[in-house]
Amino acid sequence: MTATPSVETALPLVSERLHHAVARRLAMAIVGGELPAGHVFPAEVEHAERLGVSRSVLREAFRVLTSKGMVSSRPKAGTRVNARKSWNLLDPDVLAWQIQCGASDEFLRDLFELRLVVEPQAAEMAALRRDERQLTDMANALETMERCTLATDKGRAADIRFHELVLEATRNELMQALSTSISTAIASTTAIKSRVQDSPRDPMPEHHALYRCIAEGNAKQARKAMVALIDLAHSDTRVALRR
Amino acid sequence: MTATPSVETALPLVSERLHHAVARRLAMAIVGGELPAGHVFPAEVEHAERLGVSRSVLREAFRVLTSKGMVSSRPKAGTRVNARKSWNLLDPDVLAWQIQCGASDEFLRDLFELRLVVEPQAAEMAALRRDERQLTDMANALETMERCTLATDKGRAADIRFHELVLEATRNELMQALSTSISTAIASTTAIKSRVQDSPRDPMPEHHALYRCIAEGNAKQARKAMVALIDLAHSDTRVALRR
DNA sequence: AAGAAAAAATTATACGATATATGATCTGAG
DNA sequence: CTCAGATCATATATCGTATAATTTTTTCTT
Repeated sequence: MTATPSVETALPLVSERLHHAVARRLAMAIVGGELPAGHVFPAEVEHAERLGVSRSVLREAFRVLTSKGMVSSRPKAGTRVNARKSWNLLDPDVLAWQIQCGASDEFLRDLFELRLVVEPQAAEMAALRRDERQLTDMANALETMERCTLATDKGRAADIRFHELVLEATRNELMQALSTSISTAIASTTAIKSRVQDSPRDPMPEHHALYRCIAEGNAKQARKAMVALIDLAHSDTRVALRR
Repeated sequence: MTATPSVETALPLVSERLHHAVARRLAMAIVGGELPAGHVFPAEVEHAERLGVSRSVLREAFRVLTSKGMVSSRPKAGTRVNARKSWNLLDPDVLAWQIQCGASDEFLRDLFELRLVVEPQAAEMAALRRDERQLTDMANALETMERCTLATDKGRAADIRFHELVLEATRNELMQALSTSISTAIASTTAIKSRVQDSPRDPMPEHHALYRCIAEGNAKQARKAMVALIDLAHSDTRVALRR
């Protein structure tokens, strides 16, 4: 009996491919404002040798950026940077590039606002549709958070996992699709908070309160608990940013 | 003086590229369940000549699918279909492919649920942050809807534009990023409704009510009005589906 | 002079052949 | 049983050339 290959999870590539590295490099220049909307890239041949890669690699990189709405290319007209408006900002890659490039205050505000729109409602739905397995998963995640604390990678991962589980419990695929984006948001803001030394308020009581509401099927309270949780994270982040 | 090139809007390509056609074809086979999660594609060379395209084109097509989380490819292991869980379901292309491939009842339910999560909150935010220009845009969209009715393409486009404007009025980029996805959802469900002959209830009163709430800055009422609007669309769609 | 049609220039797109690097699988030693 | 190394199929990367699409320019017609 061989170990069953995991079809469930798509493992990330261990080594990044060249075309992806090029795509990321171009994307960072775009989100960083170095290449503003409307910017036309040099002709393919010339651009490729300037970057020191083959044309095929450059083309594949552009293909990735095109599929995320960041650029568009047409014969004769060339390849140009699209207006920010048409980017797929919720795409996990775009979101990650954006944050790595230094998220602005407005962007962080938008992120928390999105969380306040999505997660409280998700908590409400989770309370109505939960099942045993997901509840134990949530409990385990909380236990790990408690044991490792948010100062450790494991603890932070458990925090993110907990929020993912709430979105999963909605049993709505589209809500679950938001989970990657929201996880990215949590990871980045947690990183900001951990930069300042003095530890922020312990968020475990709020997490446990939320869990209890979901476990008891108390939808309205679950919503309120999630709002409280996000507000706490928001204010902690703002405090951390001010230093 | 030449006409200023529009940087604002990224015009869609007039003629679809080969790689995009291939990507769409593969994507349809995937979302249609013909190629289930875990399916491994034949070796690149072989697969390319089977489809009658060059390997470059096939590679670029896979690059698009990879960037949307639908497949992942590694040397030696080949290219395989990812679990649905890791697809970027909110990506406009993925959503469109999904719908073109015949959306299931559960999927439509998820779509309306997403709208109920996002749009009422957006209406609330819009009421608080609106400006004159957006209000006149909304009024114009409603006027067009009234004049052309939902039976025409123009009328349907105006309906979608109205909902986009509400999301724009939130002044939150991430919420605006959801607008393409939601527009796709509206377009597809409106198409379903228009398939049955007897016209559904006229939704214009609800639209005007929503507009008034936003114009007056009445956030709580705007939320309620949006909920009413979506509920109406939902029940009309369900009725249409039952025939 | 004005407008339409044709030609040219420019660019992305498409193709196929070749070389490289990667990682899954097998093999053997410990 | 475990782990290090060899192997080999496969994706990855590069190159040269040919094609198609679209804007710009020119030419022709009116």
